[in-house]
Amino acid sequence: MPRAGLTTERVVAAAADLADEVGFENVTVSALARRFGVKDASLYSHVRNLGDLRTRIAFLAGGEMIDRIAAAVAGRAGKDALAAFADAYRAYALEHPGRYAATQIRIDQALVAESPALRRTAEITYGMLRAYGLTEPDLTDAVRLLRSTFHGYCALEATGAFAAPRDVRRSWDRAIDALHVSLTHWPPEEEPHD
Amino acid sequence: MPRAGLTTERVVAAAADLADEVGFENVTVSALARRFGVKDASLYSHVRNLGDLRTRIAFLAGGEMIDRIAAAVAGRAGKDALAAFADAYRAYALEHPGRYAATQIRIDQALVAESPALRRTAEITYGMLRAYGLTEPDLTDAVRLLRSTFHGYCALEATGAFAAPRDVRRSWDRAIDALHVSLTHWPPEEEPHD
DNA sequence: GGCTGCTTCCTAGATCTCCTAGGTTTCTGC
DNA sequence: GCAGAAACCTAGGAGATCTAGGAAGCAGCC
Repeated sequence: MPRAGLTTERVVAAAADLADEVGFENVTVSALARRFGVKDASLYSHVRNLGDLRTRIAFLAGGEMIDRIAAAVAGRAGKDALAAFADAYRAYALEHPGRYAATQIRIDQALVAESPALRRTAEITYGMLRAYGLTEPDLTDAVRLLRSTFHGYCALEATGAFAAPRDVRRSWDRAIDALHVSLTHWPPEEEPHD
Repeated sequence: MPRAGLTTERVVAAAADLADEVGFENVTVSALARRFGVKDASLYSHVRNLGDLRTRIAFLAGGEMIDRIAAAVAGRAGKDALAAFADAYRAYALEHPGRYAATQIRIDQALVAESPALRRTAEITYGMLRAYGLTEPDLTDAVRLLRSTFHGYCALEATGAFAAPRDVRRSWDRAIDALHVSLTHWPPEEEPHD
């Protein structure tokens, strides 16, 4: 019998495709084995367990995503860069819902710290904000605001939470406009009252 | 042997508590039955299946959440109302992570339409924005922006995605400030270019 | 070619999950 | 005190994760 030629990389890539097709939470070792025409026990030579498989999908997706964002942002600054970042972010989330969902799982902080992709993501995000002239801690606050809005919008859109008869793409553009306004008129921090 | 006294309501309430303790995705019919000291098959008299149980948790949580938000917003307007809404939203999400996660599942649109809690949520959200003087379609765009930011922030915070050494509560307050700025300087819609 | 050894893949099985079908037992209302 | 309606049970199928240990394909080396 010829072998399927499994490797960790190929298994994870197939798992990511599977996630996009059936949803991240429906990625199962058995289904993945079926896809390769192999018994499920065979996959445990390449992946420690289901949790390991999931985090590997997450890192794969995180790398792919930041590559696309970086390419979109390159050579732009200010609102131009913001819009390019945002559009690349949302495009990836819509094209690869399963992969995108993987990027939202809780991951061991030690693994995160030594991930080149996540470091690169932070660099590019902070770099994109440079034109707005913010300094710490405003910079971190602004990054958190952007991440929240981007992720929240994509998550809600993906679950069909935007039911109103208004084009979802238009609302997205307006959200970017609004964020740009916030960043250019970044409010000074008030002393915490009472 | 005395009976456990199960009803659909009690089952769902216990499931919601379980979700807050072990995470929404770890809510299982078996674990719930164990909690009641009952065989898992017994629960299927009160709940159709796991999916039904999950959506019931979602509606329970959605109702609780909007009640707390409504109480917080009552009698306030403008930025005051915005901050009260946001803080009540985040407080609920942090206190009840399992319940909150339930509110984010995909739910049949027909069920959503006839849900009083969700209708109330829409009313209160749109009402809170009244002071900003927006009209459609800007109003819907603004609501989508707020929902996205609130949900995204809580989701990212819950998964430990905010690792930087900056107080998470402070960043939240700044995000609200920034949203207020956006709403008061809501940008006019540009004609879609090219 | 043939041998050695690593890697790949398998069989077998324990344990957990969801869910159905149909039977008993407890409680409630008359 | 006795129907009838719940509540709860046993039994069992299907499918999931994961382990332990065995067999079979594919290198490189003589």
